[in-house]
Amino acid sequence: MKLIDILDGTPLPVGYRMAFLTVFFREPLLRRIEREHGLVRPEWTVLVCLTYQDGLNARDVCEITEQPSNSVSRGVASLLDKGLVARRPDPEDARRSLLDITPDGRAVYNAAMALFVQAETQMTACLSEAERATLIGLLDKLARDVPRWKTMPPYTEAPDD
Amino acid sequence: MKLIDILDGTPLPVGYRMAFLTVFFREPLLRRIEREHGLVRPEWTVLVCLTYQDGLNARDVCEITEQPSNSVSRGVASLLDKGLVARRPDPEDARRSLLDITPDGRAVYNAAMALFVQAETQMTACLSEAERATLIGLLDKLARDVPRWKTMPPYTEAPDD
DNA sequence: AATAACTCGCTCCATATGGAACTATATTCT
DNA sequence: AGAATATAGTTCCATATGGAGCGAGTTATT
Repeated sequence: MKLIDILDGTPLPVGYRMAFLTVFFREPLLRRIEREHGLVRPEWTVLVCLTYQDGLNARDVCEITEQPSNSVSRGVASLLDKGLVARRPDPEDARRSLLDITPDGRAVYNAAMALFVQAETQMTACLSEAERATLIGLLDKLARDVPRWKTMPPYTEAPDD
Repeated sequence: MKLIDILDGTPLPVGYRMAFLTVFFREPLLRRIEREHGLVRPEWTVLVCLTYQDGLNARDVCEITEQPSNSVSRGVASLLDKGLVARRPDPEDARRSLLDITPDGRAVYNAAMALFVQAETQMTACLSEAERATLIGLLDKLARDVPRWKTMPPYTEAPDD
């Protein structure tokens, strides 16, 4: 018996299936990227943000990813150490540092991201083009609605027991 | 700027959205369940399996969930400690122990699962009934196909650098 | 039946992660 | 201006997690 069998009768038809897929999609690749590129998760997180937009500071990365500041700090520190990002002072605020991805950083990002893209192609190979588009549309609808439910029960209610 | 903005231009339209949703759906609830019921993740994993089928042994739980045996061992140990599961020897093999969920265990499982169900209702509230059904169908198709790609590139390829 | 090979489940250890406190800088208030 | 408050980013510490290896028990081989 496998997890997939439990999915059949689950009271969480959407949540369980998404969690199941996410775990099997992401974890093995993050481990491989760590093995082959020496990038651990917090580093990957920072690289993703800086690839999207250069010149962010650590706080920005925290807010974008909702990661604790110590994780981001560690990620930035090791990326600096490896020369995958560069740091410069923020002229407007001496507490902050602006981060830029370096060419080496981009190269590593591209190599790692290529694995994810290949994996996504594999994962969605069982869908038709139309089905894939439908899926993306529905997931996007759900994702954009996250801010609504993030501050509603059961995420906020905390009975005092 | 938030993570959701990055989703727009991502080269992983399915994977990123699913990971994003999974993280915001699951993590806060697992933390709340830990706070309110004292159940940590490995314990929850074991309870889910035993609720699905009683009388499993620790190895079964490992195989179902693809968790390492030490995590399951820890989960079982603390559940036993709390009286949420019971252990009896397997008459056919003295190395194994059969695990059963206790009434207390069921009660805790039900209370925690109710939170997840409530959360899933919230999460899918932005979809019509038809959309929800379509989404479940597509996710199910993907989930059942996991065994195919789990042993294909990029999950198996390991260039020797 | 004796030995080898295997399996169950546990403990040990190294690493990953989040919370809290801390330092340095900025901002606000009087 | 000076004091109080807030923020950026780091370090410290406690806990969570996975890998490796171990001891007890089982199966296979001769």
